[in-house]
Amino acid sequence: MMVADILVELKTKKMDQTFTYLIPDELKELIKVGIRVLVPFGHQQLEGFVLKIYPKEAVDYPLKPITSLVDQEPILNEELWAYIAKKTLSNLISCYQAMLPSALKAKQGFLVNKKYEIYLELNKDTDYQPTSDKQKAVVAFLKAGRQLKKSVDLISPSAINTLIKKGVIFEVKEEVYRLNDEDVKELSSLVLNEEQNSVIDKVLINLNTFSPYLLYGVTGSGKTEVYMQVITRVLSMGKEVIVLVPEISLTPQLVENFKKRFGHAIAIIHSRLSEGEKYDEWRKIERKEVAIVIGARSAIFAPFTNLGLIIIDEEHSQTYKQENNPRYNTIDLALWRAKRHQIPLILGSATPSIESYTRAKTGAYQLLVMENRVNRQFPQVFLIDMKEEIRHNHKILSRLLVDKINDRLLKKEQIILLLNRRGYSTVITCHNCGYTDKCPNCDIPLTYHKTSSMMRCHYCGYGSQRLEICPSCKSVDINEFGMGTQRLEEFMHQTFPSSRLVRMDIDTTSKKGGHEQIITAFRRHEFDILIGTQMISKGLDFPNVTLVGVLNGDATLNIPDFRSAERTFQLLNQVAGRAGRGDLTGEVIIQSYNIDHYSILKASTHDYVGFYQEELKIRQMLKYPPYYNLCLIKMLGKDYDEVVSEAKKIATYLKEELSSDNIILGPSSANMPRINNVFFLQIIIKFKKTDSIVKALTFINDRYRTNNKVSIEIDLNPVRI
DNA sequence: AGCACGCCGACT
DNA sequence: GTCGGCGTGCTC
Repeated sequence: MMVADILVELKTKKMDQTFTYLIPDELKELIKVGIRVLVPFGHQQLEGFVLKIYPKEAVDYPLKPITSLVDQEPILNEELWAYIAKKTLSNLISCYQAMLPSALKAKQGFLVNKKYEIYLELNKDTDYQPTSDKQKAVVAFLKAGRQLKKSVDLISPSAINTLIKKGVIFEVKEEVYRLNDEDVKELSSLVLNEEQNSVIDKVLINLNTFSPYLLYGVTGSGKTEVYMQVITRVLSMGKEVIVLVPEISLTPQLVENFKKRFGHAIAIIHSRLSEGEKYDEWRKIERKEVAIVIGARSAIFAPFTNLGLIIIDEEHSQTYKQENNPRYNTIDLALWRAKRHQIPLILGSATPSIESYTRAKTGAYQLLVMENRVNRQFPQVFLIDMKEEIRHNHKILSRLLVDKINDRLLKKEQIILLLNRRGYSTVITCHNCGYTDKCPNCDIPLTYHKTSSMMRCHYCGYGSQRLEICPSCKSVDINEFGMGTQRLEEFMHQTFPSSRLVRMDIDTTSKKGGHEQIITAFRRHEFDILIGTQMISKGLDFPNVTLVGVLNGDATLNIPDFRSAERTFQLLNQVAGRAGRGDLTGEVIIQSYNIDHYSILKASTHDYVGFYQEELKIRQMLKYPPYYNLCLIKMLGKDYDEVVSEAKKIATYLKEELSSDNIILGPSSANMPRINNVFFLQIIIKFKKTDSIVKALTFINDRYRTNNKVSIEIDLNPVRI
């Protein structure tokens, strides 16, 4: 007799254990590790996941038998979910669920997701003579050997039903997919430059070994073409490819290019697909009907069995980190799968994350460099000191930017204006000189807390009085200054009354297809000026745009996060890459209160390596990644005092348990100290060795699993604090 | 998550 | 004397 360990689908944190069930004789041959089953659990029938099969002798307590199977074949063939659980300290069930498209997750216990088309076929063993014209038509049609869908409404269902009843024809059900791409394969014969060829060659020699690469290629250096060349080779070996992009709706061009090159061998997975569509794309992968998957984060779970290559484009993007449980980092998982399949992983970016570039420098990744733009020049970048402009009463647009806008409007060329969301509303900035109050310990902007009227550091808890006079310029004009895109749009209308403006931000794109509509309209030159937030900076090609203005180049520096300089550099670099992608050369104007900051200076000279070196010094000085790892522990509960006292207990425990080379900060109030009457506190740990930390964290995790007043969330290596 | 078991207040 | 409040704990 055999038994099986089953991971039961219970939606509670408290459960993270398996239960053992008897395998009944009739299921003996069908049960496999990795399939889902139905089991009796208490008074209910629940879905579970088979983890292990072994002889009954090992168990000495009474067992219930497995009720039935949900799948015929294993649904997840890799133990990646166990790795996720280990890496993120989350429970097994949530990890295993994270890997499935939600349509496959346990609902009422049955699957309703396949879509069928019903075809009619002729039964050759009958000699029934059709009685009506309609019936005759149907039979004749089928006798001619043509395919007939039941859903065609030219034929009345009653005629068909009669024929079925008489046994003349029968129904054949066939699974169909909701999304079906027309084959747009079109082989382009592109001539590659030397850099591209050299990069491709380096990857091609290692197709059968675990080999992670960081492809650092400036914007416009032709990374997509490199990807496609390598993919072509991998496909020719009969292997499969996963391509990850930050957010598919922001990279329509990459998707288009892939469709053109590879036709319909591609499955595309993204968040805007319906559940049914996602399920179908998943099925295409399972059934080996596609060999390439393009998708956001979760596409790393694509159930390929003969994987040959993984590509992560824009590897520095924050979207690769899942922000709720399990808080996995897609790059970690990609490394795991690449290692398991002994294949290359290409991480591509024009602005690699500090961590990734460090790994490339230290040899963990092989560094591939593409420094030249294909057929074009870098745009010229002008840095404008807004402190100076304000003295001339130009608060929003600098004089140079106004001139250039007028010039482009005359020439019928297009303009993009980027307005970073001005600071966090709670960050206090001097209106006059741009000074922001920072924590002396963490170099992070202090956050204003209205309730206590205090400035606080969210990392270490440092507090000080709200500034009344700017220590830098003695101005009293210190405020939660903010100008949104909406106000800018108004201002632009007044200043350039004859120009056609369009605004793109969360408000204007939330409507159905708003995003694509605005982009298409702008590309067709229905508008002269596009005003938008960060979302316009990503992967869009507008040949006629020759001027990009960044209104608050330093705004993202004020976000209280140690990565704010890195983000600022990435954003500005990306934006600068927007100008002059066509035949016309572009110009970029960056306005800032803070033109001396290295992230802005280095972005203006397109100097990634220079930025990297500056940033690295600061990371080392202040003990941030890559020198130290970070862990964020959030404690939350409805009873504030309770949360505070538990948070203190946790901090004390950590200080006692961990050696002194670990730095424990807090508890301090979280970025959002209260959401929906739930209070949040946080502790940050800076550490070097993961093992002892994981041990302590696991202990805390287990302990609070049963505490229903205070719960904790652990984020190892958070991307945002 | 359900659902039982269990030990304290207001009711036919 | 009971009915029922939801706190605690178990489910192979």
